[in-house]
Amino acid sequence: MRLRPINLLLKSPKPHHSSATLRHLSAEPQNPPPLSEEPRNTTKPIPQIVSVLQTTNPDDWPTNTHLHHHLLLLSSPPSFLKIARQLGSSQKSLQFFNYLKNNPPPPNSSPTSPPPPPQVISNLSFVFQAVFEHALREEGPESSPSKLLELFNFSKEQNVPLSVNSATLLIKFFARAKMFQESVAVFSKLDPDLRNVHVVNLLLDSMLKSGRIDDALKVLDEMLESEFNVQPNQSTMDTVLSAVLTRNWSGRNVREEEIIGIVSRFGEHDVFPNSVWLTQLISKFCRSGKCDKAWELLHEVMRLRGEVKAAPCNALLTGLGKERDFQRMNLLMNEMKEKDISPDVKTFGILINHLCKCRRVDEALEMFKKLRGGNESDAVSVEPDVVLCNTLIDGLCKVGRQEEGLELMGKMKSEHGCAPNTATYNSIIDGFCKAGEVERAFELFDMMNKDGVEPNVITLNILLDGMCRHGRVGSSLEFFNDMQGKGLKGNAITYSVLITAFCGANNIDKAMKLFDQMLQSGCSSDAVVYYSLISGLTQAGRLDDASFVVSKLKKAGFCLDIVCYNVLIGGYCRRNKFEQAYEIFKDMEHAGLKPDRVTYNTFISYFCEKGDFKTTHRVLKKMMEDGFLPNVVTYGAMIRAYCMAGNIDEAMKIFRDMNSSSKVSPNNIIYNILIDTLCKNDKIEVALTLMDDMKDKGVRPNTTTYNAMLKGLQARNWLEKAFKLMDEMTEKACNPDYITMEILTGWLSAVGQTEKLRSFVQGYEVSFSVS
DNA sequence: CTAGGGTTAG
Repeated sequence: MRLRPINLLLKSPKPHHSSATLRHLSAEPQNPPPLSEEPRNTTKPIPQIVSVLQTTNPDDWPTNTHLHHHLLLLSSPPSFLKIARQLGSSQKSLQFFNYLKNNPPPPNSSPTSPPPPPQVISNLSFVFQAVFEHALREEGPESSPSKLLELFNFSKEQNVPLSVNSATLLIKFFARAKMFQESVAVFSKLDPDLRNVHVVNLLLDSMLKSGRIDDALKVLDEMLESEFNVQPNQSTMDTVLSAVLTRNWSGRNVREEEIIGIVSRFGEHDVFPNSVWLTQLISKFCRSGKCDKAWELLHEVMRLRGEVKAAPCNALLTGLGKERDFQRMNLLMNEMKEKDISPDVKTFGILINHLCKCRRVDEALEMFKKLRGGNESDAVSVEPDVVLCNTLIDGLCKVGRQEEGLELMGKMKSEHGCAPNTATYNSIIDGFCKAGEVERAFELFDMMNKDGVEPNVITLNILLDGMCRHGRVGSSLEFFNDMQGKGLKGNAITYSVLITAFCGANNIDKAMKLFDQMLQSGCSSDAVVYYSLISGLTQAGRLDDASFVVSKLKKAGFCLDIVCYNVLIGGYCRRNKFEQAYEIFKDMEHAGLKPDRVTYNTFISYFCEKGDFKTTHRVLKKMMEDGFLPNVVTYGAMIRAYCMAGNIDEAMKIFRDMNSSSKVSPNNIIYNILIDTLCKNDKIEVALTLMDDMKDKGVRPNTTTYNAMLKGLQARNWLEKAFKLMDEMTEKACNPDYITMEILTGWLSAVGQTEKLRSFVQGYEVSFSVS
């Protein structure tokens, strides 16, 4: 439910007093001056009055001339506040309030005339403020807010305007009690001329916390209008930004454009988000894929000359790095230089990380060297830290330069003053694992244990993955058990590695057992573990089991992603179960996922395989309507289908089409199927032309290409051409397989060319022994 | 800063 829009700052309902009265009231100080500044001649009566009020019966006050006399000596509302405060309780101060209300002391200078003169109303406001203060203290911030609410209502009935401090106190109190409507009501009751930035900030906070973003933005809007006299301050900005950033209430999202607008308008009041807020905003924008907006925000702050430090720039650089926007990264770095924003170690970390992720490791190394000065003019003095070193080491390992990574790790302590940590070792261990050097990886594992660097679950997962990918699936489980014995628990990734490995090793039952073990161990699972098992089961053709796991996945609250749907659709298609494939497809659309190019290609391949060209073209049309142009896979499936159907002309037509109209370059799979079919249809010359065309286009013929071609040449007994191709194979290090050998042994021995065959095989002896 | 699944033509 939304309250009516309120023009809170400019106009407010003034139900109890004529506006003239209130205007008059505004002469009262917004904050009462400290009590020590009380005019000297009034200090004397205060203790007297307090003493009388404390020791006599309130019923007797109206007739107490002594009291009356002293009250006449008071000159300012704050004196009344001071007295009421000293009365010590809300009850007593409320009695004082009633007394004053019913027995207003005559004003010091002006002639008496009803209605009550402003001075009197002001006195009452201040006395009531003390009532609120006492009540708040008596009630405590934790207990039920009913008493303050009653008092607030009473003050309204009594037509006592709120002092600014009363309003502050009440708004804060109600907001803390989550009574946001009451907070707003208090604000509405406060005379607009009394409203200061502090009160408005409290109101904003209340509105934002109750999810009334639009009302809050409206208030903010009015505040940012220059004609209004309450100017926003740093605290206003903090209030708004903290609400925008920690969106944990029911309010709507605030769009990036709105935030930029707000920041920009604050900037015109010379108020800027501090470095932390700005950094968080930029990170948030970048994370939601709005790097453009992050860029705009930072530059808006720069344009308005707000102070920008390295941290927000770093956040933007990170985002730009993820988008691979190298150009703007450079641009920002130059701007930082221009604006004298000195980059820190994180800035360089981001840049080096980005270079590494783009596999431009040498440039990363270059930048790393410049860090510690040297003699170069563009050197910077930033000390690399562990993270920076790790980034670089990981970059080296990822491109297979783990030996250099190891070297750098050795220098870390001596040259850079930072000791390798678990992440350092993990990167290098992973480097060796990926290179198949699992032994070396374990040597490093021993080394880290000796160095007192604790392995973690990532170390475990890296080693398990390394073992599994290099023929040690069985012992990987032993290692896992070992580590569990040492207190290292596996996580979802551990199980996903193992499940994939066991599925790949055709040990589906073990994979299923591991999955159950994971669920029982209470380790937090994620969708990927399910995907791994589903994919493994589908690959093994166990689609019933796969769909059972799908149901478990859904029960666990996860969703299938498009890839997983494609896996299942492909699985059913491959097993000729179109009905079920289509079921899955409908389920996918029901879940709100759109088919992608792979989904379409899967169906196209299915109908191609059936030789159903009519349906194939229907799906193709639908695919293009959905905005997906056919790609090399689409063409491949169709070319193959026409080849299989014996329609080589149509296959060649599609092949020419993809070159000319679609600009999709064929790959060796497409060339191979065409060459093979042409040869089988006795069109050796065309096949040879196609093979030349292939080489011209830079597509490498592989063993399958040569096999197809050699078979065709064999049919024509074109020995010379065959010898040429054999030499080419050797030259290009294209290994013959058993099919090559079958063709050649049959053909060449029959025509007495065993010598040529012998020398051909000799050229591969080395590589044969390796494989 | 470090770890996992994955689709469609052969």
